[in-house]
Amino acid sequence: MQRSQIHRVSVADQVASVLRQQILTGELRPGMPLQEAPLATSLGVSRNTMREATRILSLEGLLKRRIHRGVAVSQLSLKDVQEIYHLRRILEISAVLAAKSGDSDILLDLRGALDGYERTVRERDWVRAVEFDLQFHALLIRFHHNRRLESFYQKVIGELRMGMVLVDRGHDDPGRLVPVHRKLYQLLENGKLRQCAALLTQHLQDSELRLSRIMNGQGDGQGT
Amino acid sequence: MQRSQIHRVSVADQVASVLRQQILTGELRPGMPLQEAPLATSLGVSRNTMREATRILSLEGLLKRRIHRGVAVSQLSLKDVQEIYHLRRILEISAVLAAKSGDSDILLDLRGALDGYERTVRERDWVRAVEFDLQFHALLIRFHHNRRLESFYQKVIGELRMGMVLVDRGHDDPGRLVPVHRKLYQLLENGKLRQCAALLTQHLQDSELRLSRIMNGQGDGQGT
DNA sequence: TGGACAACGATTGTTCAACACTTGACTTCG
DNA sequence: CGAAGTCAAGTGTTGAACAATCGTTGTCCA
Repeated sequence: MQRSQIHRVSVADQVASVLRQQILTGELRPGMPLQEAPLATSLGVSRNTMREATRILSLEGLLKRRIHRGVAVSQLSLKDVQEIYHLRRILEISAVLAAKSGDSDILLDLRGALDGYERTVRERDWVRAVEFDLQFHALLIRFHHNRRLESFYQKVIGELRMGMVLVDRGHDDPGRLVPVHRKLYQLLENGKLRQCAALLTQHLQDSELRLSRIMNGQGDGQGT
Repeated sequence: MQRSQIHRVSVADQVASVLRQQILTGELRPGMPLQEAPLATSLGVSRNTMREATRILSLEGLLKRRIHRGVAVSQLSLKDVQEIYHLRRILEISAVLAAKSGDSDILLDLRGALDGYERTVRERDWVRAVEFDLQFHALLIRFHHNRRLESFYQKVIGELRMGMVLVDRGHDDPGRLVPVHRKLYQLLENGKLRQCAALLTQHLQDSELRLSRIMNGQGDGQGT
């Protein structure tokens, strides 16, 4: 068993992981305030440990800490969405353009994510489908071969996913984007990087527009 | 007085700032292990608060935490330097290319950093000169108009500066780079973005090569 | 009636002391 | 000489306490 690995991380890290999961899945809604004492006891840890956990998550951007006013789940504003998509365009497009013929391993993983995407869409498993969608894009970043950039991208995507939680409650069909991703993959496979980058640009533009529209519709985007 | 501002940040944050400064100035050398209890008492805070501070810095990448073995000041490897300069090339070059005519305020700040750079070099104040040098590059990132990207860049530069601490002990002349920066500024001012990007590319390449050579010379680069 | 202001409860920020557990070094014994 | 056992030092975690602050409630006065 992997207990040695599990037990190797501190309790504070485990607590942070639990909360991170709950935030990213929308179980803890954006804007929701978290009280230290109740949360700590409910998870069976001390208040100090819980404070370390919230410290981690606030540095990751998932929680917002206001001194003497506690922490609350971060809330994405429209400006945040613009900023994040701007980042995605910079990072993903340059990643695609940096793809080399020696990156066949990444291509293989992309293929895997694409297959998973198509399969979960067929099975109407929207939650996991979104997961595969985001994984596909995260894999693109690997063309940069830069660990710091990958973890930064993951952090940014985490924030975005938190914002998308409000959205994907059957708001629109995630499967709609399968053909785009397949085309992106094929262009990459054939080394048509500039075409791929162009398609990716448009895809990201569309996604941003869609998300912005939805956020404009339900609940004003005032946060962060 | 700004006491209201100073007092508005938690003690843990203040402790983190103090340690961050000491790390960035080389007062705490890379690889140096830090013990919680002595450090806490020496700064007049409790162990818990010190733990929160080290948690902050370890998430920033300045400290390395190994479970049950405490924290130590991070150490840059040659691979880290490559990764960081790769990042700088991606981020700074695209920033320069994204400069608009409406960014005259940034241009003004760049001018200020450049002036400070030249002045401190004339005064042989190497420490502050390096500071202005890095500030100049950080200002370039502002052309992206993206706060997340700016803070990420700051974090990366922080890591780099930690590695440069070992170097700048009179190892070579920081003033050597003044003309390059001046040229970069002039090209930006005149809207010759592609030329500026080209010069910047070469400048970063040179810097990386120089730092790599020095790190190869003194002390093997095994870290992170 | 309405608004300034003081008292209060609740919650966070910080400290302190204790204990469990891990690690690395030292000792002991085969 | 090497392996197992022992031990001190240090980290991880807990629980309780106190100080500082915020939001609210209630009071008083114009």
